Amino acid sequence: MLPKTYDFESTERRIYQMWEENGYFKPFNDPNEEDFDPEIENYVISIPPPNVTGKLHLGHVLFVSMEDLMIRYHRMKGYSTLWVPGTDHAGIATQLQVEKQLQKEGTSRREIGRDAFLKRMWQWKDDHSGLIKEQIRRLGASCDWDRERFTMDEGLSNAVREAFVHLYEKGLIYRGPRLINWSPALQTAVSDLEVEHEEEKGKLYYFKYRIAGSEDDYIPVATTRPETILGDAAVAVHPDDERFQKFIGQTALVPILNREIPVIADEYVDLEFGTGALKITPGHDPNDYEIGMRHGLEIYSMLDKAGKVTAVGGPYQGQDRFEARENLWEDMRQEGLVLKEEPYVHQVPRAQRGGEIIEPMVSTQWFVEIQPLAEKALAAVKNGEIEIVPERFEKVYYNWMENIHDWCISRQLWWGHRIPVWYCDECGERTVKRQDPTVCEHCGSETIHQDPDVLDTWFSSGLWPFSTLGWPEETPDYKYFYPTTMMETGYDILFFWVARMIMMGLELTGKKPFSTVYLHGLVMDEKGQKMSKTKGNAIDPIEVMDEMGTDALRFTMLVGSTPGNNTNLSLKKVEANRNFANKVWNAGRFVLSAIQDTPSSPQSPPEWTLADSWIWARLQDLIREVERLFQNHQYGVAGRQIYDFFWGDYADWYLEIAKEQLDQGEDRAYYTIETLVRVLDMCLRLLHPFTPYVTEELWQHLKDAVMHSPLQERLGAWEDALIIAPWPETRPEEGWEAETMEHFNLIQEIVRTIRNVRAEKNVQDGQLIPATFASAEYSPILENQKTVLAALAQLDKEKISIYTNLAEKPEGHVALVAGPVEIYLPLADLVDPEEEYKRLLGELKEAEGHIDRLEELLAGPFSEKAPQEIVGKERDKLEDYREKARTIQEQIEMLKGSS
RNA sequence: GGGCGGUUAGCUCAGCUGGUAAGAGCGCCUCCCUUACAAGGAGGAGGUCGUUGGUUCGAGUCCAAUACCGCCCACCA
Repeated sequence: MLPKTYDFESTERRIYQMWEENGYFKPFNDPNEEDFDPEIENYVISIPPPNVTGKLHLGHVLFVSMEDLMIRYHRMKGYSTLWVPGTDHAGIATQLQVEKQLQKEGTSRREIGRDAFLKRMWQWKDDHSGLIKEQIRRLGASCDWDRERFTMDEGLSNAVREAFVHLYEKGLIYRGPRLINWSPALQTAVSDLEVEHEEEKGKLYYFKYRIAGSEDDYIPVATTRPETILGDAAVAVHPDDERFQKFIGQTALVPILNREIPVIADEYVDLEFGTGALKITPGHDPNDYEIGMRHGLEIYSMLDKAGKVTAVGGPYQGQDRFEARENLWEDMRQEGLVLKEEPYVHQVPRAQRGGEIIEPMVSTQWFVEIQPLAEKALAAVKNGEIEIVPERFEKVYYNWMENIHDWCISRQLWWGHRIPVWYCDECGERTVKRQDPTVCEHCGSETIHQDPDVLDTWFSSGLWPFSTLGWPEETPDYKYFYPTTMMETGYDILFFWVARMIMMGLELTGKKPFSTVYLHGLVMDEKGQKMSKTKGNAIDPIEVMDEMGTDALRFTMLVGSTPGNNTNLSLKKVEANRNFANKVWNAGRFVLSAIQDTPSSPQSPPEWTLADSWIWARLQDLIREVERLFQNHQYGVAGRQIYDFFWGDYADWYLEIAKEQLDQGEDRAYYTIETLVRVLDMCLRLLHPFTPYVTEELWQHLKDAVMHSPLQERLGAWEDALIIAPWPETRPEEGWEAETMEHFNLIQEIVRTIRNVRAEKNVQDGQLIPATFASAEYSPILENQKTVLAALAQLDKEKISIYTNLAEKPEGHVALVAGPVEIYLPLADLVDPEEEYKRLLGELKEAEGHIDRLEELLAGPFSEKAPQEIVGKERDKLEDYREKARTIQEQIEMLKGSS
């Protein structure tokens, strides 16, 4: 006998191992095998590679669960599915970990040197990379581990090399001095995307820009970063500004330094803002850089890579940027150049990693000329070749692509793909090769040295969907599985990653890298706040799984998420879903025990009861719904519907009725068990992509039981495992279904009505009571469902009377109406007639309210304009209420008469 | 400055293609440890679906304004 509570601890590891050992995670149609059939449709996802030394967080849980759901669904649908797992070297993030370690040891990467440092990096990677993979397995991820990749393994490094050289040869990669984002702490350039703009409180500093050759003339200027005055190359005013027009063309003097700079006119200057005049620092501000370019201004680099003032800053040389700000401002105050300071809120650029203030500065770096790539990438989405779900992100994507800037790809780090460019010490020319060169290809000199920088991590991630399949080699995997099908990832990396994959894929492979982009939201805490360790609201998924099982966590994430929207996770929800897993388990236990007692093969053909037909019809309806929702990527809604069906229909109603049917003769029992099994089987299949463990475990037991019972004859042979069992097929609704639903709904309504009054009147639970029913139309059904009614409403089966017409209402009874059916329960001794009268009056009032409303509705334009189907429905409803009201009237009359 | 999302029961959220007096989980109240499940069962209370207009026979669902919360993008010193 199975344990009373689902024991996920003893199940999960065993089941995962079983799946993996049997090769179920591998595509069944493998291009590397003999029996490969290129015609079979495939379904491919490349995993968004987590940081190789990372630790599982809820973001991982969400995407792994989601992708596993997609993969399992398609595997069951018969696609040759491949989910490629892997990890990312995550340049800066990982390097910082090791640097931190070195710091603890009292040394640094520069001290130990590049080779030794890289050794340490690989060591670190080897020590830590197992964890995240193990945790992903624990989530039940059915990815093909034999095809696992790492962004810095040999194959992928080749792909990076090929990509770089290809783009370089095409002239789309160039090197040169540009204004870039520099992180003084990280000591590297970062791309625009890696800079976050935070609104912060600062000051707006007003001061005088003195005009050369004059005692009193000055232009008032405001700045948020006074230290950059040291790098000023001009003062700009608007050409139409009457206040300053006379100064245009004159010379201004940089405070303290007294360097002479021109006063220029530029349309960019906003007359209204600040003082209406602008200091121009081309070396340290993106706008000023542009203006400087337009006017051919000198670029003064007044900060070095450590963020200290250079020789340009004269007396301030060597001072830290913030120190220099204070000192310079103080000196200017002494000189009488200061006008005022105002508190000011402005955007401060900070490094995504580390949070340090980024300095824009001019530096020689490698760039990708992005325009030509972006055009193709834009078109691919616009023409529908690539679909983004939810659709609204397409607009976001367009906006970004249309305003894109060249991509700075060189990083002054050591952990990453080294830029494949060699400089000749003799002739100074560059050699760019797919294979490491030994000599300069221009002069043949052997004294060449490789560029010390590495590539942005996202450069290699951008190749992920094809590099993992073997590109640039034309491997069987690449030929069959590329382009991939689905790119499932968070909307937060739409630009970082998705956009780059599309650009790189189209350029390098000539094909789109995937057909659909599905973007999920971020995982927040239950209040919608970002989770963080410092806030103390972070939930550790491992702990949750330890406590409540993987299925519970998965189901919570999947069902709680709507495409593109954030998911707020609370432990309460996980708990509720753990209960659901347990519900499934226990329903399964019930069915299993029923199977044990299956009578031998039936003598007669099946005679399905109303409940049998109803649950089957509901199931078919559910399957259609789920299919439709899956096609629309509405996975969460689908999960909820399965949940509702399983708990609300199958467990709460059908199972209870089945208990009765099991006692109604051998054939009836047999067919009941068959229905129990068939529906459970279908539910387990539908649920499997959401909660793989409990469903597989239960299904194995179910299969085992069925195969050893007389049911086998009618249920046939099943697959070896649920993971590869076929997905339930939809079939069109059949004629009998609507009526079955209607009849069963009536039974449900009667049962609820009786239960309600029992609870209200405090009838002892378990006490069977007599009942009288009357209905012209439905009496045959009531007769037929006597047992069901008796069991569910706790009626005395021997004392149920059913009439088509009751001329005399029974006296001393509680009178009820459920739909068109009158119900009389002999509870008079429990009932105060006065109270009863009030209750009936209340019900009458309600019914009359409906009648009024519906009459009004049907009298209006509704009946002409609305579809006949809808109108008919409302008409029927009106009839029902009228009949109900009539019945209640009679009941009231009777009550009056008897008292 | 542009764009996007949210605003539905005490709390956290569903509500997909507009269909007729709004759903779930948790919490709350009453009863029940009945032989699948107390991580359960039965019943119940609780919402003018942010506000204002509009389209429509019909709107939580579509449109327009507006308020608040949040996010993204952007070169206003």
